[in-house]
Amino acid sequence: MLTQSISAPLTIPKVGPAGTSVPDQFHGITGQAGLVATEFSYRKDEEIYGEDEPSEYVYQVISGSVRSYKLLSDGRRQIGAFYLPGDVFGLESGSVHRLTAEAVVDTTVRLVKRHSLEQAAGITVQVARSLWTMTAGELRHAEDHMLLLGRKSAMERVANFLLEMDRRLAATGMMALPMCRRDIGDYLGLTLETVSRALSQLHSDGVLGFSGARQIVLRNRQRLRNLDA
Amino acid sequence: MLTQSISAPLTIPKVGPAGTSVPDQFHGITGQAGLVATEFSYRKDEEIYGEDEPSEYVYQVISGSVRSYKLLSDGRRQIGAFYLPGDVFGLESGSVHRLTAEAVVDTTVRLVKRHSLEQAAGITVQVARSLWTMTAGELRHAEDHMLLLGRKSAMERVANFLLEMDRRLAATGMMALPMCRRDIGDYLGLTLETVSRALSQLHSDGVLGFSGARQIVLRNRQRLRNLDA
DNA sequence: CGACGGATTGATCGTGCTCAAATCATGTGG
DNA sequence: CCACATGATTTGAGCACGATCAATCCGTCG
Repeated sequence: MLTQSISAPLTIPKVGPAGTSVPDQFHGITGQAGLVATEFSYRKDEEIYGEDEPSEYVYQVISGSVRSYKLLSDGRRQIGAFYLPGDVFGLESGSVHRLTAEAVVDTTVRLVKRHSLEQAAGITVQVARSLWTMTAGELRHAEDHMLLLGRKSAMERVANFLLEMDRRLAATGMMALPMCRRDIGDYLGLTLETVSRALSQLHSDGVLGFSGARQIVLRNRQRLRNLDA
Repeated sequence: MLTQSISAPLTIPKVGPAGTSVPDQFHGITGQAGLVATEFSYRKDEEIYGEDEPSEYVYQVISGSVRSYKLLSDGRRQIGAFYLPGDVFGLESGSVHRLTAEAVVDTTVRLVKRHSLEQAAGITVQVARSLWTMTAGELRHAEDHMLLLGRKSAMERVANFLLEMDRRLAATGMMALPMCRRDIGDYLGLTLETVSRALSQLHSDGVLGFSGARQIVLRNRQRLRNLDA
């Protein structure tokens, strides 16, 4: 559902994809070249784009959150990243999307035509640099995540996840996770039961507190850091 | 050991990092702007650059091969990629290397100053585009590898590895792997014993033949593809 | 030929998965 | 406002895959 069509100057939270502190990436682009940005909303679980679909737009999360994943033919799923408010996603150097993106909860995004970005990159060096820097930020996250998936234990993965989310969406001590246990498991390469057991143990160890399964308070970040290899 | 210092036009194999078929990336850069390329050689297991070191050069493998990895404090290692002749590595958008690179065997590389590339990118749009495209190619490989590490079985991982190496270094049916079983394990998130057992099973199933542990002939690529989810 | 590092193979162990049931949270309609 | 339905989460029991520990085996290079 289309809601607006503006090119207003953007002032958006400042955390990059995966917590990369690239100071407001979208602004570095759209603000730059007076590009037309549009807002669009997706309902929970709605697909934003599919794997191998032509990449037509670049997106920024305004509210809600997005999961980006690959599927095997038998349904096994690997989530590559979660995108939270302020994060840019869907940027491709090639012509198609290499993962599927879905709204985790009801989500509003800002989007610009990919073609207009590339055009701007042909003119302004800063835009070209921004595109590269954003892709490099995603690569950094992927490299860290390969280490997690290939070599870390279940508890180390969950501790790492909590610290990542704490860094990226901690409002006032309280963390409101938008995603379910299955999403977390598919992000960490674990089953939802293993995620749940790890969280339960951290709870009984006093490392974190719950108020509802997705409202989490970290009570001992240092212990969590020690648990994350 | 420094061996030459030239800026000769490069004509090098055409497979990108991780098999991305970006038609000779280094040439698209050095050939472009008349940059000075230097050759350098490393002995087996010699470090080329370390994690968190300032990124001063961009490299292309001429002969040999390179592993790029992250370490945990207790020695667990995750290899993110192997670089084979023709592949470009060590390109960073930020100021430091995020993984360590080592020669797997005696290896010769061509290198150019990172700074001179960035300078060229400020002038030529094609160079800027090349830098982005190369980083995006690495990202694609990392995304595929996250799926492998997070969700595939040991046999699926090994089958995938064999097909990747077949694609990237198959001369005439015979594949000469430069790396040991431990390196393969650290790339696939497995132990060296599990890799060895999977290869032995593929051998007794007639999917592949050995002539020495690292000389492998694929006898049934289709079966291998079926084994790779 | 001998020595050494790499690879294979075997036996056992343990982490995380699977299958299953109980509990909790959330929203809906009476 | 409460009863219920539904989906998410937790918890339990048993199992399996891949890890670990250990003993050969093999190939390569002196």
